[in-house]
Amino acid sequence: MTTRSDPPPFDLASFTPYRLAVAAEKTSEALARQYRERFGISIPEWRVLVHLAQPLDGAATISVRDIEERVAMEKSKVSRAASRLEAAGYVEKTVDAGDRRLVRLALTDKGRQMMADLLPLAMAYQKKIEATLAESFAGLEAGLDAILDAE
Amino acid sequence: MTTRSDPPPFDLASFTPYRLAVAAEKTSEALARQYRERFGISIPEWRVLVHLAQPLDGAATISVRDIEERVAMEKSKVSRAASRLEAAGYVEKTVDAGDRRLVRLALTDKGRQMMADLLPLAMAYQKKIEATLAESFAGLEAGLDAILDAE
DNA sequence: TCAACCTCATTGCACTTGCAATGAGATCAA
DNA sequence: TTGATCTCATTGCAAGTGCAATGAGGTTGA
Repeated sequence: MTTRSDPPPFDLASFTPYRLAVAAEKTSEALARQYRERFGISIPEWRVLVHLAQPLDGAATISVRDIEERVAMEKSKVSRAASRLEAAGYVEKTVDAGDRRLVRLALTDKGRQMMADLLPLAMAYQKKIEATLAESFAGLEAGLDAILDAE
Repeated sequence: MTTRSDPPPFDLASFTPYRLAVAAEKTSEALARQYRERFGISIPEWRVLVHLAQPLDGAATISVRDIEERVAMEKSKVSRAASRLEAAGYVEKTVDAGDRRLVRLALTDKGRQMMADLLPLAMAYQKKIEATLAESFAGLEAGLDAILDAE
């Protein structure tokens, strides 16, 4: 019999936030290592690059602010990633002529070339995940949709 | 017609590693904020505490090494989390008498009390996630199992 | 016995991060 | 116009991180 305040039983391995965190790390790690070793790119930098390679809206105008709201990343994280990419010659920053608070980001030729090399790796990796998960992939997608769309 | 090496089209928002990362962050954030504000505890510290509160193997012998292999966390991250917890009075470190390389970690009374307060919050949060996801929860679980068990 | 080789935990270092503060630029109402 | 108030991006700072190196302790085989 327990007289003291014993913590209730709890299994971290079946706690959804933990499971998601481990799954995220596991799936990111393999790919992240590849583009770190081959291109010297980190995950925050990769996220910025992907958005610059895909100007969804017609215009090539992509500001730090745009990226911040599309990617789940802090303003300062985006800013610093962009600076590192500029230093590495993958990205060019220019002040927006219309609104001089905005910094427009764009891939350089070097950056575009790198993404042309890099994205196929990512696409192949996605295919590999889908193949590995097989029938359970659809269920994962539905669950992730539910989490990401919540609120 | 494209003569230059244009990057292929790629949608980050449907890239599984990215989706997992955002979902993990989203589900962790709300709970993490609670125990940061109320108990001054970070996620690495929380993971260590959970393991100390649940000595699966009969003995209360839990070393840094044990935690490292059970939680997806670096050796040094565990070590520093344990040191912070010791400084905060939640955990006690003692050198193992049998193998003096090992550091045995154990909750103090204060630590046990805090976990008794904290774990019900986590359990309620898990229930809330399950309720929010409803039918899609089972699919998410199956997908996460497939990822976590792979290799 | 003892030298070579493991294992465990910590720490030094350079780097990244989150947060708040800053400063420059836009906007808007009086 | 101009002063108050936004918005955008950067930066200072303290704290956390990954990695490699360290040192203490254990193990093994000749």
